[in-house]
Amino acid sequence: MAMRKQVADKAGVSEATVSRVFSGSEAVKPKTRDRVLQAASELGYVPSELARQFAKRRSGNIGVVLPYLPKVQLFSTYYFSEILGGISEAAREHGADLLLLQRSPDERREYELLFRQRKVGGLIVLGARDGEEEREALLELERNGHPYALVNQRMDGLERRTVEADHLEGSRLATAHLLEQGWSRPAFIGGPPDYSNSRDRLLGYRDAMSAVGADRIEPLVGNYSRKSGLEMAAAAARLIRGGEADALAAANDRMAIGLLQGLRQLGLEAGRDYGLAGYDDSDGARLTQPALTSVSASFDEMGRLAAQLALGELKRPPGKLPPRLVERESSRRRGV
Amino acid sequence: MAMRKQVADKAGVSEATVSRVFSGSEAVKPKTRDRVLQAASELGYVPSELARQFAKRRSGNIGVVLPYLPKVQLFSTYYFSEILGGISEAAREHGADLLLLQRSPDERREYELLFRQRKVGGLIVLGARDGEEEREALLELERNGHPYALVNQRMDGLERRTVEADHLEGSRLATAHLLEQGWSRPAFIGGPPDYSNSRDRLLGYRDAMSAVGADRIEPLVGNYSRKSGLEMAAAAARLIRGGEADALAAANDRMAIGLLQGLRQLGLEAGRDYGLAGYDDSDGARLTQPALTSVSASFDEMGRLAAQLALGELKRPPGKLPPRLVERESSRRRGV
DNA sequence: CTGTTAGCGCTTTCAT
DNA sequence: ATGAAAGCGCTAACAG
Repeated sequence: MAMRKQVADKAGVSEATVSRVFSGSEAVKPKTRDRVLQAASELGYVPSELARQFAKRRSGNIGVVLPYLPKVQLFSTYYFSEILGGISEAAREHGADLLLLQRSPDERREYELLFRQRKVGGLIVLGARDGEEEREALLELERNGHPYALVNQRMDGLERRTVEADHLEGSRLATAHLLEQGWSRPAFIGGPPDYSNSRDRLLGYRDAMSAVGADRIEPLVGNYSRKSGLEMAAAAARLIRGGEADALAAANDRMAIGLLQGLRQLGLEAGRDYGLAGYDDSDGARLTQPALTSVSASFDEMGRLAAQLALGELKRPPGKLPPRLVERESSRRRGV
Repeated sequence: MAMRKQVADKAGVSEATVSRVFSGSEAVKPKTRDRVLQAASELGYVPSELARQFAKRRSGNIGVVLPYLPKVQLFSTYYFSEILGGISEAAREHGADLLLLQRSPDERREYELLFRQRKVGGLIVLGARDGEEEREALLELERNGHPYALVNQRMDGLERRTVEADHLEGSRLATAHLLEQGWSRPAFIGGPPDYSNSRDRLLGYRDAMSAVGADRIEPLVGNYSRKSGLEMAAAAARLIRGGEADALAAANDRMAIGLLQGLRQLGLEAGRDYGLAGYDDSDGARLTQPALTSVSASFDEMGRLAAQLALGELKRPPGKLPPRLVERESSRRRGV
């Protein structure tokens, strides 16, 4: 299997030259180059990526850490596949491969280990939370100068590593839209505050309310699952029936959909009895009846940027990506 | 960075012994073992996975090939993430890592190359089609004795490598269910016949129809996207209004949802004017109004099995996995 | 532009 | 049970 030797002989060159031809790094005379390529193709020789990585002491892989996703789906699969798509494209352009690291429930976050094992040359952490353990693991990467990226999660001191959309602005857009549609008292349905994301979205809601001098309503808090949306429906119905709120700005689509379904069972229809807006513009937003108004952030673009950070190709992310409102029926005022 | 040497010195053993301790292959006296482990942990030594793989001439990775997914989504992200979840679990149990290989639109299918490059030690192909190029690429794996697995796609001569659910039975279940609910003339909405899957589902429909001596209606054919469902709505409406059909058994949820939405615009409601069943029991089935009756196959279990095949741990897949009918409102006859 | 020569950090005989 | 030594298939100086 010392195939490279054979190729070298056949082309009448040394093994080093064969190597040069394939790595493309150094200059080789076109003529010898062709001879080598010819010989290689005849013999069916392909360099071992493994040996190459070993010799260079670096794996060309970029690791993607996915959070543990139990049956109760907090995130939509849509969200991750969009991001993954973007990562995948950028990685391909740089000849990097993706190592998928699905987190198990117990498992410690030993991100640095992945680098020491030479399994990855860069890391992207999806669905990180703002906790002590996570921060510790990330700080260790920082200390060792390992390239990594966080998506949609800011952490103190690690801002340079975060790729995100301007979720404050996105949430503001959604709330402002509800107000423009003539719903005068939108309430906010938020997510767990250990995602910076959740906090931003709440702030956006407040901004929009302040801008028109509207009273803020105490937000309901769910966990981003559809189930939690269903569970909050009763409380939301009370707000609506009691006249305290006439619209709901949810921090993600899944909760919005749960609310839409739960409120329907209680006799309240989105677009007729209250205005509803979600966030993420997931697949599901197009499937409900009425279709869900939502906010779209370019997840694939975020994936691309994260990959560039993890490849060390980008020093720090550009500003926050601008979200866009996607208007559908759930927020429009239908005749009664 | 010749860290292993330091560990060896500190523990008073040779480098070979350090290696033995970490690879766990050969027997080492417990006492020396402990000394080595102690020294290693003090020095923060971790063996390079890259060097190990190189020395063994095999990467422990299992590659997962994902089809190119353009904007128009033919498959649901749900489908792939369920399968990936199963693969990921099984891989973890065997200490293998997942290399994600997203296919680009143009790219040739050079599966065998991945093995020669030593990038993967096993391969799982998702979303394969029954075409000449695909078959050729797979046959080459077969010839070279490389372990791989196909998910939900049978191909002549490669049956041993296919993990799938019994989609004929699943489709039969769905159609039979519609008949039991009192819809006497269900029509079938199929997918492209270059998926064995599509052909099986059509057969299942026919079986169920034959079993009750019902006349088969000429099936409509879409491409598994919601859009194609929307586009077929007009034709479906004609069938229903013309009295030729009173129910629809769709080959997947996305088309079913498109039909449900398209038919609604034409004034026809699922569960009232016609019965509707989808297939896959995707996330979306729970989001529509009425909720979609569907057929659930254990995608994560299929992922597990595929991983075992790709790891060479399973010689051939067990029989086809049994699907299960999930009854919701779209197929139930509501009072008019 | 090309050949020579060391490694890269492990695993794996083969001895002892 | 452990040590010594020879690779694994490349890259990377260093010459020429």
